[in-house]
Amino acid sequence: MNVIDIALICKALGDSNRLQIVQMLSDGEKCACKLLEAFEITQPTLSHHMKVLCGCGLVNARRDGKWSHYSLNCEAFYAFKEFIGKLSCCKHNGEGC
Amino acid sequence: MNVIDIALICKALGDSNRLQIVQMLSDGEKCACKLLEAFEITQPTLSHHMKVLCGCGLVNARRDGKWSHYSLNCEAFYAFKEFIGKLSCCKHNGEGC
DNA sequence: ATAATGCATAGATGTTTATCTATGTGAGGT
DNA sequence: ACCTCACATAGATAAACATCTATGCATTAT
Repeated sequence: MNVIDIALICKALGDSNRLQIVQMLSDGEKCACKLLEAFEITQPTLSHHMKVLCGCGLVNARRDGKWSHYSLNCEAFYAFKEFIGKLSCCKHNGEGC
Repeated sequence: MNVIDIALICKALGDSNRLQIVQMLSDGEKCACKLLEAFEITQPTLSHHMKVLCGCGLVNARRDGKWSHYSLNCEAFYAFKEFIGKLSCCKHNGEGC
């Protein structure tokens, strides 16, 4: 997972709707219809956002009959967390900041 | 720091140039001229990127004579890290994923 | 078979963004 | 005073983006 992949994930999270979707998925798999209820957007707009989230690898889609279920992709999610976690703002001054 | 603020930070990090700038700043304060050397972009473009990074609060600017020095803003940076850290992908299945 | 439901795709539109060239500004050096 | 250097700002442009309406396409229910 290189810098460009991580940047793609960040870009996907750079929309407050999508960030909140990820927050909801952090609580477990959700149906598209359930997600739609939580936002003041149309169904095609949600569909677009989910495509962006899946496109960067952060979210998995699972089709079950008429329903689409979305969940976080653990592998991508932890790679992202690890990248962010490795960054620091304190290396240059020893004090606790 | 609410969801919209975090989304702004994510959006700022959603460009691979800016993400790499933050990576460099993670190693300590850097002069604009030093950053410019590391990328194949013009000086105004770098200036724009720094404005975006400062605009979301993630980066501090310090003017010293002719030179501009940039560093990570610890407070914003840790708020961001904490937000991301609180997200999980495993709450729904007990197994280690 | 037909209708309804859940979602994706297509196409349109206005806004934002990344990048450039050209120019302004302020600080230091001669 | 004048020039140079480091950087910011202005303006232009092409690409990307968020959102909508309209429509298509499965799957389920009647």
